[in-house]
Amino acid sequence: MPLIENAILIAGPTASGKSALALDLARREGGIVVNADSMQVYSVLRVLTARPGAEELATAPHLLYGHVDPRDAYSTGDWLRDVTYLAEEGAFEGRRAIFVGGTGLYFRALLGGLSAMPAIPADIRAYWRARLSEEGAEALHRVLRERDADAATAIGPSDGQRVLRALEVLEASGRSILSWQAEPAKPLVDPRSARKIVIEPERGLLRKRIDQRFDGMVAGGALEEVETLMRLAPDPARPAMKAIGVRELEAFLAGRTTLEQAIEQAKAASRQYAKRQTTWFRHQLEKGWERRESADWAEMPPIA
RNA sequence: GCCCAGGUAGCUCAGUUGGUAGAGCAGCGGACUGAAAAUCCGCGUGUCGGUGGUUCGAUUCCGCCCCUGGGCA
Repeated sequence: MPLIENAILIAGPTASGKSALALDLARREGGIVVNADSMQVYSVLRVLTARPGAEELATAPHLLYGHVDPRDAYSTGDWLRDVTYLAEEGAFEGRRAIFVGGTGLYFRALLGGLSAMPAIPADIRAYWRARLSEEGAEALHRVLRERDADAATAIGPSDGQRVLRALEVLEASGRSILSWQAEPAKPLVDPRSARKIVIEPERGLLRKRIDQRFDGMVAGGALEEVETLMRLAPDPARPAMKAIGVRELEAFLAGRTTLEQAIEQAKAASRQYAKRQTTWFRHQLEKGWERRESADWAEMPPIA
């Protein structure tokens, strides 16, 4: 497996200005921008996920943006596989890879790898998902306690998603998820040669930016985008349907709320998301990340 | 001007037969190895409009004042 050298990693909460910084760096460095955001991968959600538009795409090469059908479920593992494939194909040869996004787990996967758990067969996945929605997290946690007591201890009884994952992995592989997670994994990006930057704007400023940006999204076609997504009629449990703004604007389109309320709720959801991201970056990122309040390139020390 | 109703957390409201108050939402802190914009855990942040009075004690009872709705002039 190739190891990507001299990469630039830019993490930051939603609306922190990280995409503009990545674009600026790509232009100056002759770099290639790689998406590290779990929602910007979906094809229809261009406006609502603030995915780079035609102008940005014409300025510098961008990879892994909008390449997934919203009817499909895409995962961290899929993403890491896509990046690995690009590296194997030589996509980064002679060009600096610039990873930008708000998904902390993607950066962790990039720098530390993911344990090699097997793919879960579709029938096993569907079986446990159905049980989770019918019986609830606590019931499944009791099942997990019988089959994998250690995993049950490590996972909260109401954390449906992790209980589900533990059961799936156990059934598909015959081994505890804990034993898989304990296996060492190989990084895809060389942590020593990488420049790692987290943008952490002051909370009040971020709030202002989130508000302005969401208003811009609505003015820029977000409602039409949600209509398109609904027309594709994917299952509401699909990841793409969980993008901030989809549920809220759909409630307005269906006549359940006013546009004003829908917008306010979407902004609040964005704030809450930004807070979760900030917490993640604060505690989960390994040492060696530069923390900056602004994504303004002019204030940035030069790239080595 | 008069008559009602109401002023309690950032917002919408509940409540205290007098012992300084609690829900939802918002907010804040935290967890995080394959759906992570996900999933989950924890935390009330308050001159109870103001001011006098009654009382051991007033956010609660009484007076006056201020503010916001609605009604009648």
